[in-house]
Amino acid sequence: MPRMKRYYITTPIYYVNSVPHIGTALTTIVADACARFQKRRGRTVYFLTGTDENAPKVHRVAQERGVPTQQFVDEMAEAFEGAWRALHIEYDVFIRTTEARHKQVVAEVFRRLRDKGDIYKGSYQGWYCVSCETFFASSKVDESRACPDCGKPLEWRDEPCYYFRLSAYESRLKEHIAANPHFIEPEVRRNETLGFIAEGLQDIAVSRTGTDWGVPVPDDPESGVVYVWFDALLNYLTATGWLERDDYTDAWPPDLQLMGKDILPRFHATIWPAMLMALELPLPERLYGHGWWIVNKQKMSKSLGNVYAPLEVAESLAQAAGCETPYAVDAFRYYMLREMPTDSDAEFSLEGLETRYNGDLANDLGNMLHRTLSMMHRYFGGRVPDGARVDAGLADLFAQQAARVADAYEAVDFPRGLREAWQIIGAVNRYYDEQAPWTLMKQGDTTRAGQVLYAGLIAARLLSALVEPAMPQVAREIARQLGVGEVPPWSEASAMDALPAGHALQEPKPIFPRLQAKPESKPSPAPPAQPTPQQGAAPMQDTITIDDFKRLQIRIATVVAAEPVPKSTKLLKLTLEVGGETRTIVAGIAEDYTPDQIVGKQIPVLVNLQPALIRGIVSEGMMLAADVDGKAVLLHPDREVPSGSIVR
RNA sequence: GGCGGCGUAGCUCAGUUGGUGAGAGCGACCGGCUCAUACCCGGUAGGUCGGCGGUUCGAGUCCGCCCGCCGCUACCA
Repeated sequence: MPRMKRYYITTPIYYVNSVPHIGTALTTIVADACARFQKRRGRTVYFLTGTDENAPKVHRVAQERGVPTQQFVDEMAEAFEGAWRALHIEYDVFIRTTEARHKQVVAEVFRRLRDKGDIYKGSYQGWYCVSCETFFASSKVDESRACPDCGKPLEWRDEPCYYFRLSAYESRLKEHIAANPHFIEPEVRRNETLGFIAEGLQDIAVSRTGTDWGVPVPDDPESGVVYVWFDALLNYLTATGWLERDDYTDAWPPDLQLMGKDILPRFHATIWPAMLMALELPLPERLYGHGWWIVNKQKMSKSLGNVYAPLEVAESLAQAAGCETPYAVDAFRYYMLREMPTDSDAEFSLEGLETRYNGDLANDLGNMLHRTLSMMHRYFGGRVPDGARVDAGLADLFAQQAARVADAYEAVDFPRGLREAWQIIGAVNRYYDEQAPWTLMKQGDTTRAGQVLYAGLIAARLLSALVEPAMPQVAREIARQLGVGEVPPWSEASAMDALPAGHALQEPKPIFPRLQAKPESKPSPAPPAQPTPQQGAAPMQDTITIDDFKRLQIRIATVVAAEPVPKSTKLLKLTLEVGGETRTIVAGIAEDYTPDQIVGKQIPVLVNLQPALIRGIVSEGMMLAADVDGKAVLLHPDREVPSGSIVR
């Protein structure tokens, strides 16, 4: 008898270079909510998350900190697991790419594809950036030999190298994406992927030399280790027990793979399915890439100091509101899901969290439960009265909303799903207002009052199930206060007669104490939830000798003219005066400075750089500027100096 | 520059295959209720649905152009 297919859901495995932040927390919380939703609906779920530990970068960071790499990754993996547990993430497997079974999978896949010719040995001649772990086609590199991405010097590599025949799968990928509209979601990402593939797929190098941290190329250790993305993507396969057991298909293929939008088009929607096609394995059902959090209109970045740690945010909310930590954590989860960025990016803010907390959780959900239970205790001694049933109109509404919530959750649209769930709360509040059970009691119509309040109880019970994917601990607390042992499964949640006469309710207790208005503390002493400062932005590189430095000729130049370079968006053509000589250089600062802003300024320029042709212009040197998250910030002498002054 | 997308009330956004007078939440103001965590309910807010033109009996909803913003991509020496 074939076992039932488990609903297999994954997050990416996270780089262990940094601890969890609201970005990785978003992916993981969304995955957890999807997993819990499927479980509530009665499916057997297999939920995978984990850590990516084989990257050379990880090895380097560990070395810089003077910690054995294995110890470093052990500690970081533990930090991730701890954070996820604290955020009520209920994963089934936590995979680490340093596990032996994963390395076996990587080696086996590599062998199989090599045997069938989808991985072939060629040679790599070209430029390689050690920092970015990326190869560059010679067409992208000019005489300066600097990395197109990070600007650091490239290394020339001429060595044997294995390639994956990605190009062979171009048309099949297109066909699959075209035939399966839900394969890549949301649609923006699908279009992006199609655009990416349409530009033509090149075979990709899947081995790397220069490091011994990672999975060695099987049977050919001279060729180094397997490319970290090739390695990392296979974690999804490893976790099913492929190679270890025949019935791994009870999990494979993944039903839903979640990730941030940055790693969807190129990796998960192109390389990954191509690898699976090569292995002749079924493809994932659905790939979903969510947007990013924006903080203060800017991307999160360590150097901007706007990186939030989820647990610190939740803990500070707990303290500010007097809310128990598990419920504050759930409130954080609620906020993540309610405001979840889908197509585009969305703003994350503590103010937004507080507004949601007070409005949706304290005033709506919490208060609705509390007022219902209070009246039940006051009027009925905390027991469900005889003969109570929900009015037909309301019962229909409850069932209809429950169905809408399910639709939205199924579509990974939690903002919509939660909005639909909250319709129930609004309906109950309006119903109370119209029916006024407190007046009915004064009039002696106990039966009718009981009827009205019963609807509130049923609504609260239903809501415990509807919010469970987002707020599991809160859901349990609602169920506890209602005196029902556990949160009802989805199929029973809409039962309108679930609470029999005589059923005993617990004492009401506010789950979300209202957050009091801040005591006009504008100059607030550094909010406790403010992110822990992380270590310096870019790690310092290897040392060089003073003689190395002396090879650079840097001089102060005066900008005498500046104009945009036609058909480019980032380039300015600068005319410089350097010690009586006039030079032209091209600088990639057009997004940060207008020509007006730079003319007349004095800037340091590397003058003995080999000239390069850029957009038809000969650039005779390189402007030096600070790089702040990709934005250029000009450097100027402390006071005006003679043009051509030497910098050393 | 190429491709994709967006631009709807102060703010955040919903708006299905084009069709009675354009919506929700938050904030603000006014009123009501009092069971409840000063909660909840109702009302008000006069938004050229980015601009111009077109298709149509009729367009926020389709087409073209323009402006602004975002993403991917190219260019960043």
